[in-house]
Amino acid sequence: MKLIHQLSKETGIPIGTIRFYEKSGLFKGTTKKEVTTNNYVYYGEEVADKLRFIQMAKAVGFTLSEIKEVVDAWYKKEISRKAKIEVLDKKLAQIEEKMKELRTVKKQIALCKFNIENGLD
Amino acid sequence: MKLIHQLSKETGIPIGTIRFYEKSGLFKGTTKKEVTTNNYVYYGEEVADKLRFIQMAKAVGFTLSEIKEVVDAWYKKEISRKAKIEVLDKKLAQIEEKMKELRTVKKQIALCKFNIENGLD
DNA sequence: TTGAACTATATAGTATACTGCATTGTTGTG
DNA sequence: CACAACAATGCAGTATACTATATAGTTCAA
Repeated sequence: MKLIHQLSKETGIPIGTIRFYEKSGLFKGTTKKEVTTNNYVYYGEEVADKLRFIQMAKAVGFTLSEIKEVVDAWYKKEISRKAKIEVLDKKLAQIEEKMKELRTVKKQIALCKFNIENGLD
Repeated sequence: MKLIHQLSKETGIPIGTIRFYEKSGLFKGTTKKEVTTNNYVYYGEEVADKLRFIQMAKAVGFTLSEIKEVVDAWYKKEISRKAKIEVLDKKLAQIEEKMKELRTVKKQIALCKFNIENGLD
């Protein structure tokens, strides 16, 4: 269990951003009830994992609210198994779509490069 | 050559967004100098192509300024061949990175789904 | 020739995702 | 025990990417 500064160093995500994500409901740290002198929040390794997941999902164009849907399906007890599977299947389909788009964009750029290299532009 | 309303219908991109993209320098329509009664702007098929490219690039997490770099390498005469290739190679590397991230995110979600289906959550 | 459907320009407002700052309190090292 | 380095809270500010509104002019079919 680590404090926010340590978590930030480990993941490369600024402290402000981590707090913003936490306030957005993407994860929750824990306070140690035996400590009464402060209200410092501790984060486990699963939070670091979640942050890395968030970073990657963002990099491929998912919004925070889309990411939150997945994270909720990941661990929220209030959501039914059926609803969770539904969300995850939807995300998997979106990922396939993104892979297709990524291949198309790649082809387009490769063609553009080919044209420039061969003076066809 | 079509007007903005037609272009919007064909691509599914709102007129306001098309104007915003044009102002951002992502493409340029043409005015017919023989027409003096108005200053309507016409768009060729290559603009529709560019819009479709923009949509896909956005969907996989590229920002408008990143997309603009590619679009400029695509057709700007002021940019040297060498600089263009450099930009395109950088983008191709970014695309590989995104593909890797997409596969990781997919694996993570598939594992999450497996756990839920098998009651391991 | 009137009215619906377009066109352009300009400006303001919104949503998302941060980012910075000020304040106040806590902890640990020399 | 001072003081740097950390922690929490709250709120203001910024960047990006739209989105809406207002105004004014143009086109075209009935």
